[in-house]
Amino acid sequence: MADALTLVGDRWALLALRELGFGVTRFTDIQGFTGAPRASLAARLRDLEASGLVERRRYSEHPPRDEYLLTRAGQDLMPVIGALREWGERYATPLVRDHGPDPSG
Amino acid sequence: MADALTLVGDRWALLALRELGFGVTRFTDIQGFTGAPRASLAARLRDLEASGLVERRRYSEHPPRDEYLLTRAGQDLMPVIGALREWGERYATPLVRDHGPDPSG
DNA sequence: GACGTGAGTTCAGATGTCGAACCGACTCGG
DNA sequence: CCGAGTCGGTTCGACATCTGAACTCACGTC
Repeated sequence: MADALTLVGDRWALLALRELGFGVTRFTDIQGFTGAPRASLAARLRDLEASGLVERRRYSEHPPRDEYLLTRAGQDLMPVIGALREWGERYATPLVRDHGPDPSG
Repeated sequence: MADALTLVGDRWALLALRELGFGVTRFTDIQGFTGAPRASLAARLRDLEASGLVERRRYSEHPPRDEYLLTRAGQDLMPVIGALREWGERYATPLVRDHGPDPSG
């Protein structure tokens, strides 16, 4: 569990993974949909790549352009992310609406 | 999803919730099992209480002593945490062993 | 050349984390 | 009574990380 959280115990990483699971692959799209600051997203994607959850693939040489794809390990995290989303819809959204905590990382 | 992560998108919060799910209720025990720094744990527990995932209950007046219990919303997060644990055992532990990223929070 | 896009990088300030020390409210035994 | 110990935190300074805004690079298009 602690190992899992070492890799994905981070808001932006999980949100990025969710977008990748939807089939989004471009940096700007992931960034736009998640709202992550660009530096944070770049760092998280690098971590996820280093961790083997995500692979980076060149889709254009001129100009050089990369896209991001889930590995097997990344794909197998999707049911967890789906479950978290469902829980969130049921509980977290109402709780945040009412009187959630300050947005904290 | 983003709302869910506002509440639980934090390593120590998730680890604390896992212990609460096991039935651990005392501050010192949660802290010991999770390895969270005391100040971080205190802050996370306060957030979780404010968010309605955890409730605090006085179990001793002299000296004043509180324990922490999961609410319904907190309990319904346990399957998600369980799924994350299973994923972690299958993928994260080997990945971290091989060449995971720097431990980042 | 000017302009626009995508994919980042940089940076100063803000915020968070952490280890170690500390503190309060006790209880217990000498 | 006093000292030692437990529990449940709090405090603080040093350090780490995050963030918004600006910037840069490598192009392609007009």
